[in-house]
Amino acid sequence: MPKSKAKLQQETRIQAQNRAIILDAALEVFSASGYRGTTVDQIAKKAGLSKPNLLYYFRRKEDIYVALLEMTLEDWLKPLRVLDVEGDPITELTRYVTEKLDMSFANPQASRLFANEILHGAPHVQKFLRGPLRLLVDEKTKVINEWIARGKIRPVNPQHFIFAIWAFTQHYADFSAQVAAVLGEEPKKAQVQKAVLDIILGGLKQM
Amino acid sequence: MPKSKAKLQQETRIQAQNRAIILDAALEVFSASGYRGTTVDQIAKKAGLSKPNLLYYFRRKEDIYVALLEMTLEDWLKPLRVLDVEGDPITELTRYVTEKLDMSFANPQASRLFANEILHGAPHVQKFLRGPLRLLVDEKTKVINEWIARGKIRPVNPQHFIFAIWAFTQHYADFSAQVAAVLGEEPKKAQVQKAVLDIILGGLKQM
DNA sequence: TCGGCTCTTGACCATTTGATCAAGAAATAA
DNA sequence: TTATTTCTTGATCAAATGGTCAAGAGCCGA
Repeated sequence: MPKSKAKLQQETRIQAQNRAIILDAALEVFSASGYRGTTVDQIAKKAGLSKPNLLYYFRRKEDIYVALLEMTLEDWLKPLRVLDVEGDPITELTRYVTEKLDMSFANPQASRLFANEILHGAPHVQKFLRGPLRLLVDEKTKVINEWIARGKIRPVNPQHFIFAIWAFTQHYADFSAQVAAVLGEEPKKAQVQKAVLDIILGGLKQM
Repeated sequence: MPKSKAKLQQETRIQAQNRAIILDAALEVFSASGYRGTTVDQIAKKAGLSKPNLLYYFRRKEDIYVALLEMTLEDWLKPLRVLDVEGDPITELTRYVTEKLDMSFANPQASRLFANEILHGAPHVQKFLRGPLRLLVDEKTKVINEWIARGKIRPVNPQHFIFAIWAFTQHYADFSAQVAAVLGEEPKKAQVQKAVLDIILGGLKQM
């Protein structure tokens, strides 16, 4: 029997540090140039490592990309998860929209990375979309329908209402080049927040 | 003096036909894979031409991409142009939203091409965004403000309201992979149209 | 301090890819 | 028909790019 050392290799200090540096650099480049538009050299340079050294930590370019995507997916679900049927709809949805918008402003690169992946047919995240995401949306669809049944908000199609929130809030990250060009300046978060909440929640009040 | 033939070369029948074939093929590939993800060979193969032959019609890969973008921009402005201050706001906006949504369903590839360009910082369309698009938005901002002043709709931020329309309607083309995964099936246009109009225009009615 | 493991890198490789060119085939105008 | 222009392509190129490798440098526990 071979001496099964089973080293289960726990991560070294240097490894943890360099992997973090690489992921940081890679997010910047991937989100700006897309997967195919990004070269390993660019990431290595931005990370301050040689290319072979970078490939010592992530054996393939795709591994970096997938690692980044997976980190993003986790955060993606979080704010929607806490939508509570027993809470006040406007309060609950205000919190959700505000959080999504905060994410767009705080980390537009992650939003663009994800957007780019979906735009190209979501080859790496099909499982996520058809699994956890769909389940969560189904669940929250029921929450919204319950609010409607209780007469707390005007009837809307819950799934498409969720799409509206996603589309509108992420617009400020994904299409920021267009937003800035049309407005003539970088939008101010407080102002955007007010406008977005007003537009998206304005139609929910019972008449 | 040189015999200045000044041939001003008008387009041949074969040229017109092949350029059209190339642009068709290129839209398909560029919208699916992005600029960097697309190879000239892929376009040539899809167009049924040899690579050197393709490059006889468009000397550089980038020329094809730019030609496609420019064709798209034209169509982009059209539906917004006709928003008429003298018309009924709900009627006018219903028409606009419906037309945008129709475009998303009829030609999602063009929408994705444009989305991809913006997502990557709009390197080729800065002039368009800061020029004609911004001017048009400014103009239509005034239209919406006038409707508000006349008490015909509830006050909303007009610029961000326009962003909401763009984001929401284009969502069904740009993020169709996500929409289909979450719904579990391809969405039906009529149903989407109803939901989108209801959600986006629902908040405009005066209380 | 020593031995083994981790980390780093210059050199290198195979493939992909945008683009060119010369020469022949096809269309077109005279 | 013939001369000229337009169209087509196999062969080829240089650069870019993802990835490998062997050898050396550095770190760390015993």
